[in-house]
Amino acid sequence: MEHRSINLGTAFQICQDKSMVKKARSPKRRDNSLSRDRIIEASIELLDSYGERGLTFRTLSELLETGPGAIYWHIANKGELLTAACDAIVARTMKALLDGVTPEAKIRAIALGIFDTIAAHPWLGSVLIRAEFHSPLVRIFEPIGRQVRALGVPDGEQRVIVFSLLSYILGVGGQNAANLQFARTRGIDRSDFLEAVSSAWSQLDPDEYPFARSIAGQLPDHDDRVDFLAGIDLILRGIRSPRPG
Amino acid sequence: MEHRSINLGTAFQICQDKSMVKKARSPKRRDNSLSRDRIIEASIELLDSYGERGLTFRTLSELLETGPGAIYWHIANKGELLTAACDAIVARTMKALLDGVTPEAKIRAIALGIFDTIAAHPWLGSVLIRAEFHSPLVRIFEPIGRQVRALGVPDGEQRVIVFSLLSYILGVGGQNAANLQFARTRGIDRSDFLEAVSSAWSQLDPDEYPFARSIAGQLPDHDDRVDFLAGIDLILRGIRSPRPG
DNA sequence: ACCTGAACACCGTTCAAGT
DNA sequence: ACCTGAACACCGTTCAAGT
Repeated sequence: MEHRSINLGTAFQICQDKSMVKKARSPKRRDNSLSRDRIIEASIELLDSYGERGLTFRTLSELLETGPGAIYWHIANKGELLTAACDAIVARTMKALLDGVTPEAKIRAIALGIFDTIAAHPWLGSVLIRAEFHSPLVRIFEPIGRQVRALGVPDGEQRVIVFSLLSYILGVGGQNAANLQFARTRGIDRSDFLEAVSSAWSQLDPDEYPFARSIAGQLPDHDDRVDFLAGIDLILRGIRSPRPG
Repeated sequence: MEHRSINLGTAFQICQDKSMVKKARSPKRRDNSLSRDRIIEASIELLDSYGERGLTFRTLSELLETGPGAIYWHIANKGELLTAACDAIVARTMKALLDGVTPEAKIRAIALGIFDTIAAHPWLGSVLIRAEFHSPLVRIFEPIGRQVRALGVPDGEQRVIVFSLLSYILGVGGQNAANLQFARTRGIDRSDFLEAVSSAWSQLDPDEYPFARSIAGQLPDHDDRVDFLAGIDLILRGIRSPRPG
């Protein structure tokens, strides 16, 4: 019983950080004293430079000129650190979004904003998909939801459509992030990577994998962004088209 | 130059394991001597019982009654071990698929097969999305591709559509896996988890998150599988509907 | 209140040495 | 060829002790 309520208490904190609930900020901000914000900025620096494996409490405390234990005064654990770093970046992305005219164009702009952000910060792709329903996901969910509503989708169908769009975006983003990190770890670039996949797929068993083989040749020259947007348009067409029954 | 070719060589091995290229198996299979297959089965056992964190080379070698070093004779590293475990499960899932009549029904069956597999083995969700273009992904990609072709989609549009379906499936699966593992780690069940998210969302700032708030109440009672299939149907409607221009 | 840094309990991986 | 197990170079996290 007590166990249960403690756990629920923890889950309850989802999205309860200051930036989502709108509270006055404490005004103290001394020189270079440690703070949650400084820790998050330094974490992003490490993640961008060296990937998810590059963020450790030791390198982080070194960069911040302190001890590993000091960080735990401001942040509960590594998971919270990753989510907070992710949230900071997503918040910036959503603020800087290009605005479209129609709801469709706005949905495309939101999707492309996330896509490009993940391309720029590959570590974010895997963190985002593991974020359960924490704040970074809500920051994406909300504006998509508003546009789906603006599209005139009936109330009862909005939830499913918004989650579908979000899932697609996170799925593409997660895979892209994995590919980018794979390539970076091996020290190869995008075209070398795609060339290798293409060549591997074209050598698959012709009886068992005819489709994959037939598509292999298209891999090296395709445009990730164009394909991603084509998928968004596919879903948008599905939204517009009448439901059976 | 040498560096480059070595790296490409590694990437080149994507999908090159025996089961994909169809080679004769070596017939030796002594008592309980260590083998790649035995290692993979034991890994799945640990992953299912204790999650991704439960698979370590120490616990694994203990279960196999050997030393940690012995495993490295059969498997290169932990990443390969995870991919191989994932691949074994996906292969079984694809073999046991319920067959549909129409291409649409077959696509739904494939998608639902993956969805249920991830629900049964949450660790698989995150591994699958990080699998780049390795064999487990091709096992899913291929049958979807055949059905998209059977749907009469023109050659030039098949790739994008198949990747869209795959991305959606992986996106839902990855999020579901994260939610399930989150709940399991806290020792709470699905309904406690959703209740907590719902309550957190309903307390978001009304000016900034009106849509998320409006949806909060629907979370505890929704059916994951139904929603997932509704998303698949959304994409299927998009495929059927005519492209503009 | 906030920071220090040694210490704890782990990891994945390597490798000389065995059979 | 295949296995052993100690050793290496790390991890995240804790906590007594400081200021």
